[in-house]
Amino acid sequence: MGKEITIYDIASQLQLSPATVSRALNNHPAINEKTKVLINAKAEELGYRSNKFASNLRKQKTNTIGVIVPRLNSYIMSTVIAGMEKVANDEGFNLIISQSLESQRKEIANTKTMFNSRVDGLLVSVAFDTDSFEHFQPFLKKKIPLIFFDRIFENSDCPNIVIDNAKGGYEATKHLIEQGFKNIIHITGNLKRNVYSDRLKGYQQALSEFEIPFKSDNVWVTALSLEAGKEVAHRIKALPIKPDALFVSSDLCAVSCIATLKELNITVPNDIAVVGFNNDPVSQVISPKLTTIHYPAKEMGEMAVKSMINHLKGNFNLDATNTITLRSELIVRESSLFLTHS
Amino acid sequence: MGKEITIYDIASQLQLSPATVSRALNNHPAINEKTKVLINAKAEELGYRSNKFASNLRKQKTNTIGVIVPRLNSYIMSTVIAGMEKVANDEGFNLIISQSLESQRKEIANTKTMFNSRVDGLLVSVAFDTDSFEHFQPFLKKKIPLIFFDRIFENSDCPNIVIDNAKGGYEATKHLIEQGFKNIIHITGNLKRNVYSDRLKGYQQALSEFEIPFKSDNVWVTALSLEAGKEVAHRIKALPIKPDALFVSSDLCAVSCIATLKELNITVPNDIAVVGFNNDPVSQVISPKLTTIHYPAKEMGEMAVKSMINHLKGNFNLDATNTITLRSELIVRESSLFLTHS
DNA sequence: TTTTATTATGCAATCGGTTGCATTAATTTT
DNA sequence: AAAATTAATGCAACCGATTGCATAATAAAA
Repeated sequence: MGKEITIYDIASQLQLSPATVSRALNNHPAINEKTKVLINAKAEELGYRSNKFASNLRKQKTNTIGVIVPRLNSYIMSTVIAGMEKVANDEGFNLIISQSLESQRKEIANTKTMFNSRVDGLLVSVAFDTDSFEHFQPFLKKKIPLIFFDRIFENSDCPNIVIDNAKGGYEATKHLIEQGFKNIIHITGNLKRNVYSDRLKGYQQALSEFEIPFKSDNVWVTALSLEAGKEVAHRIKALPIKPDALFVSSDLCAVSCIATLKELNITVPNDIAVVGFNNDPVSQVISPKLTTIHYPAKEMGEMAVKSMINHLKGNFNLDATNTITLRSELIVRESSLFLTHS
Repeated sequence: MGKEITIYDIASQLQLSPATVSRALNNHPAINEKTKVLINAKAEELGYRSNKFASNLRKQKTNTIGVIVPRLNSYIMSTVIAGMEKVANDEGFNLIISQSLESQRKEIANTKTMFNSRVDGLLVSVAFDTDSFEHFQPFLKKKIPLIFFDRIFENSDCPNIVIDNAKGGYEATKHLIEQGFKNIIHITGNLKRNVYSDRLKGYQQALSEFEIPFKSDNVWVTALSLEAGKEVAHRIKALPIKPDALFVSSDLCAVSCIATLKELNITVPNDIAVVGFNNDPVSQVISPKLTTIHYPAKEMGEMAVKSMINHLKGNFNLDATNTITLRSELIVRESSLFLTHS
């Protein structure tokens, strides 16, 4: 037991050289078909498995893609990762996944680890407070491809994979306005991040289109967490003039806010309408069901890894592509409908 | 540029042998302290990074732990993975993560990939329909440590990391009974899996303790999905004699069921009380807030990787340990409270 | 039949650390 | 001062696959 089979074992048993065996196993065109069949059969028979370390050492490739995300345990990110895993697995690539926990410090540490692990490429969704590009420079210097997804680093010259956040923000807001709501508060996250600043732009555009004046007091920057949702509700309760609608950049936060509003005797959508973002499963199981923007998380993960692998294999050059935008769409449910009070 | 620094570069610059450099960088006791300092300084100066492939090739170790889970994008699993990632990262181990998507076929494919990737150890939570242990045998044969967590493989002789599911089921049920409910339906998943069969045992034990007869018709096996929750609600609506309480083995399913019941004019907890399982964030944001069993997912992930690494480092022998049980606890919220009808 | 392609295979160096077994230098013991 | 320890470093083989450059064998062209 235990003894690992190598190409040398196969070679000596078949009276061939290890070079031929190696080429045969890699389907090299210079090897005779019959020889290939012979070698593959013997490899199968002996239970041969290629030693990736020897191979990687020689080829100076790791077949590994690094992934850095703010956190793994959010609906969106775990779904993105699920999509990534699927494609990577099918293509024979490994993923090294790490989380920045929304801190630039941790993100920097993660990039170092990735760099030392010699990933062939790196996929990143940046943390809330990342404002330096410094820690990504080593990758560019070494020509290690770097793709940002979801939370991208603007003006970085790196390819990006995103949804059209401005469009999402615009549609959510427009929908609320069309339902008759005018005093719409936008609950969002750190505006350093494109996902939030772009949605804000969409929000502003919709307001402007309907000639509703934009008030900066109506944009509340929060952590978009469960707790943030509660706080928002209490803050609304305390307002002398209440908004008639909320556009919240995260379903979980929106839902938590709705629940707390209910406790405070403010009902949705009667008193305040709400639109979320992401189409988290939670949006379907609360009452009222939450109107939201569908986020193609799985597709984004698949696309990110596919693009990276294609680039690594030289199928197409990423440098030409700057941004890939995936389709997202408004899903209207109950939480944003104008109800005539009977 | 791009030229990678090796121990040979360091060695020649310092007029030392590569062997000494290697030992110094690994803090080998036979190397003089001053020499170590010198070598480390030079390594730092040149931007040296160790080549893991050369090292792994020689050491016949991969520093990689494989993880197979049913799916990545569930609250529990993404949280388990988050915990695993944290510990692995801190300890300098890599994780290769793959999902079986609840299918034994895919799980078998995953184990093969893991085997060929030569993971040093494997952590598994098995799929719904896995009933063969066959695909894990190669690991045992090669003495590659194998640990099951959450959904374990009973009678496998492998170490397991679990919560006390029977206790969870018992406490959930007992709580309902103590609230005055007697006709309690248990919504669960595939009973092949310990997590569900053990919770059922707990349910039965509580009933028996309070001398409530157990009816097998009151155990409904479902996929525990959002859709399953809806179906359960409709099925309950159609029942001539309705249950007064539900114990559902997943919060998301419970919540979806509650939402659908509401649509069908059955209110929780007034008409039917509900207890879930997992303490998914969703349980706090719905109305009524869901009583549930807290599942220490992050701790489970941390524990699994810690145990694996300790074993690999020889710190302690896993074979001695059979099962590690983590603490879980009942969290009482509104959905299970008996309300006097005013 | 000789020369030239073409095809198939082998040789041997290489990737970069690691480690058993010397060897040398420094220190202690007798 | 000679012998025996101890400490510090070096030599060289090794891990297993890959690949540029022969070389041999066969087929095609002259």
